[in-house]
Amino acid sequence: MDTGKYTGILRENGIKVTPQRLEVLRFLDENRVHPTADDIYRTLKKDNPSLSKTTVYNVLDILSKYGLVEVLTISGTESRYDYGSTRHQHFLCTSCGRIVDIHIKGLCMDCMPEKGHKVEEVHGYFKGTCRDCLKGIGA
Amino acid sequence: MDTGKYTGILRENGIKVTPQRLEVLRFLDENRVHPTADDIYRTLKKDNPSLSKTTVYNVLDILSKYGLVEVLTISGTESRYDYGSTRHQHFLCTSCGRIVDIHIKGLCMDCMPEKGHKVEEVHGYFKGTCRDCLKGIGA
DNA sequence: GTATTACGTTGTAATCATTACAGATTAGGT
DNA sequence: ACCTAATCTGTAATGATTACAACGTAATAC
Repeated sequence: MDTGKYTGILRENGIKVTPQRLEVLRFLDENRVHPTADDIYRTLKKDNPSLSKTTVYNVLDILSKYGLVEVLTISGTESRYDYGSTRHQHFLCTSCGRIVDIHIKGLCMDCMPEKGHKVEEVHGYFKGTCRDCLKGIGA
Repeated sequence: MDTGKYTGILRENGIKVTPQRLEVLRFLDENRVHPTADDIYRTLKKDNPSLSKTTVYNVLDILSKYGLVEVLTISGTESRYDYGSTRHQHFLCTSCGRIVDIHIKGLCMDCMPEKGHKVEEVHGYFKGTCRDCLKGIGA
């Protein structure tokens, strides 16, 4: 497994490198399904039984502070985490619960008409029923 | 106090009229500050000490199901409620916690490029530091 | 090379918003 | 003025997240 990639990312941001941080970062990079903190915890705990959920929250917290992961609040009941911060939006299917990436133009840091506010994050959240659920394929 | 307005709104939507529903609806109409359920509860309890927080949640739930109020999940820690569903977006100041209305064009039900999904809600959430906090006026 | 110090991790115990539930009450039609 | 289903209330549970204190680790100073 190539942990070098993630070691470099952490170092470049001046974040101390630890196995837990590497694992969370790798997991998010390799599982682009907007997992919850608990999803991450349960999966990583398999290979590292001593992992604490508090650590997962701590790691997610620092990674998001440095912009390495994006926190999604689309579901309203729990936070979801997205690797990186490539500019894209999200669609939540209220039937199956999946979150789909949406690529929409015209929603950016500079598109806010009200002047004087300093914009640091932009989130476009769409909700409805996804293609698969409409066809009866989804959950 | 003109409860007639809100009675009409509820009746038009086939929602049974109760004092609690009228009060919540009126409060949201008259206080466009995106309050939390607890804000609503604490304020309305002053004039109606027997009000239950569960009722506030129930009322907000039915009002949002009928599109009479919009649920905002911008803060990530608690839901906030907005009267009506006039098409506008929201800016959360991470310094003072206020949510400011934003009027941006080009973010609508029909602007989603991915085809086949049925879009029922669109939320544009911006985060950063508001004008007042930048000037040192805010909290 | 060891002591010191700062930072990370862990596990448990709180917190806080929200939901579940059961019993009392009420709205709206008859 | 009933009757019945829907609503309201209060308390107890849930579930995500945070607080905190003890322990581990790694770098630095002596």
